[in-house]
Amino acid sequence: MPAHFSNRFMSRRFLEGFMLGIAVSGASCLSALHLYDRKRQEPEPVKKSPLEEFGFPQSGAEARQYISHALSYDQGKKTPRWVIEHLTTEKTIGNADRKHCKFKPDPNIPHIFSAANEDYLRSGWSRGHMAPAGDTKHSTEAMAETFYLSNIVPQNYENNAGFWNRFEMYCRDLTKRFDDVWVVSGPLTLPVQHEDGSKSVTYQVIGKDDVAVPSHLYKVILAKKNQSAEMLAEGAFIVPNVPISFDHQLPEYQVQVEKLETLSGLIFFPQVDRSKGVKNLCEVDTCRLIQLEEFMLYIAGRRMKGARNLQKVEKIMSGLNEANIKPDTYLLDLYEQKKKELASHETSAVREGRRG
DNA sequence: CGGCGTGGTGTG
DNA sequence: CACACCACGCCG
Repeated sequence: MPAHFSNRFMSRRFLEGFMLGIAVSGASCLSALHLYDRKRQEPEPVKKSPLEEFGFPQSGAEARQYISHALSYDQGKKTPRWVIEHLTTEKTIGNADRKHCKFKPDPNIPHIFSAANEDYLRSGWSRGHMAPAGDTKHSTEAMAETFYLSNIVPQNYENNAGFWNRFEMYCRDLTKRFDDVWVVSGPLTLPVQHEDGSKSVTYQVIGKDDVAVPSHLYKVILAKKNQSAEMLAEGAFIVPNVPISFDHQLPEYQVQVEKLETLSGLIFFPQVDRSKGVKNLCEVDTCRLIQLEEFMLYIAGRRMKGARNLQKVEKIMSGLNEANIKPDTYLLDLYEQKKKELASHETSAVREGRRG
């Protein structure tokens, strides 16, 4: 009898398998052996080569899922590499308030790979959302998640409050004309060409965690109409991370999706069949960002809603006047409404003997 | 909408 | 003591 046979035959595991086979099924010795064989297959020890004894490095490129967005995090740059969100009109409506939110490290990111608020503060760069907070008005939890630093990149202040802000407004506006809108956003660190023709990638890093400052930001928009014949429209945009004034418009920054894919190393919307007539977003829609005057009126409207005394209300109106901007009917409506509201508060405060 | 800051108050 | 929180202020 060969040694290996006797070892297997007399092993404790075999006897257990044998007895179990008899007891449970009352089956023959043959089926008991079969049962034993099936059990033996899985724990068969896999011998690891010295090369893989402690495993191979992991890319960290897996996607993380949140309530209203998903992202892939770049552990080296301490920023997201892409963030995707699905937009509808309903999601942009609600009472979630960014004033109750705080930027903080994403609890799901290992500490050593995470950025910190201190990295950004007084760095000269603002904390720019990729998935915008304004896209999650429907849920305070979803909005809180957009304030995780895993969704944030160092962004030029004026760019963030200006061009990028207008861009995000346009994305939200798209939901009025399309049934579904998907937006992928992220940072880029693009090469620059030197005078001698050579190219290199250099980027600033900020804070003790060396958070990478992107040279550009991108967005890829996919918009779908469901009416009768389904219609898909797509647009890709690369925006330099510098101040961009109001006389610049979105089409200036449009690029072929393939171009952005080459630069970013990503494939966007891989399930979309582009040979099946996907439209150019800027040909089937406006790609028009709001102008300075509209922007100022919008800001005035937001401030008007939040005003807590008549002095603030008047200051908003005089500010517009100084800028030579005539209030539209919407703002005038808000103005009258606010004056009434504050007047009644004032009288009730006096009546109750309070003062303010 | 997008950011930046302050001071006062409550908690372990 | 540090901190979280909030109410409030500023800007584009």
